[in-house]
Amino acid sequence: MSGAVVNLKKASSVRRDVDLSSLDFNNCPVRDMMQQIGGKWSTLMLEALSKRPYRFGELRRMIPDISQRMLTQTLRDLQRDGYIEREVFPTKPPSVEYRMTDLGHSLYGTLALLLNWAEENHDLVRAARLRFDSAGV
Amino acid sequence: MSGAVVNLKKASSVRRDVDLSSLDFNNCPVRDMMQQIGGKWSTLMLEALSKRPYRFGELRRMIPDISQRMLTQTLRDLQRDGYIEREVFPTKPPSVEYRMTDLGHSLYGTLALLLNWAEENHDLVRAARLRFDSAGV
DNA sequence: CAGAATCCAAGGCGATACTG
DNA sequence: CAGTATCGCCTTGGATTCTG
Repeated sequence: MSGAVVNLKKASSVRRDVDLSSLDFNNCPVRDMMQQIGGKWSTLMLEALSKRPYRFGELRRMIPDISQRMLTQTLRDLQRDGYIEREVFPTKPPSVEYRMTDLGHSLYGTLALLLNWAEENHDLVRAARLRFDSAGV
Repeated sequence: MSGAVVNLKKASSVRRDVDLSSLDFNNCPVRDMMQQIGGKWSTLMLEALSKRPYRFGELRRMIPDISQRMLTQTLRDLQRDGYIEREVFPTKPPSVEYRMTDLGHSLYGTLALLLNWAEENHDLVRAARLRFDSAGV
């Protein structure tokens, strides 16, 4: 995927179909990230943690609809990719704090632009859907 | 999701937990878009069609790994949201061309920034994963 | 050529119960 | 408090076959 732009440009100039099969789709950086970010709760977590660190329970209360299973898993995945980090305080009972890393803030800086776009253009998208669905009758 | 920023800011200033449950997560503009864009083939389609229009068969040949079922479905979904439009030429046999709309170009302008981020930071993410996975032993 | 229909496998996600 | 373990549903996506 990462080289698709270049390949497509070349192809259109020589007016011939492109072979994107040379790209390793399974190791595609773009899909690699998008599939993670596209998860049901990922952006919400990133949005929250971009403001300040939160503890597990705080996040849980902030987002009542999330199951604790998905909260744990989403946090793990984001931590694995280096977007957030986990700090355990050996209190009794223990408390755990999640905070966004520099890499996470870097990502969110760009991601936020897309989120803003979604909010600003939501009406246009909804309108397009209504048109499409009613025309489909 | 759309009001999370504001709510979180308020909450941190008054130092109290936020109730995000008032937000309609099922009608969240951000998730609405991200779930679509996060699909396995969506960004690839948008990237291709951001260059120039393509016909169904051209896209099919450009991306050999995609099943025709998913090609159809991805194009339908993108069309439904108003990002691309479909034009049928009544030739024999018929041919169908897909082209990006203004809304689609608008989206892709912002989305491309995120895709670039993914490519530029892929190594950092991969490194983070290796660290996480090896530490997990 | 550009699909529609059907069937099937894998994974995402939720609900519940249990633990250090 | 902050998880883990299990189960099961539902959605996503792939393979195959059929059509205008």
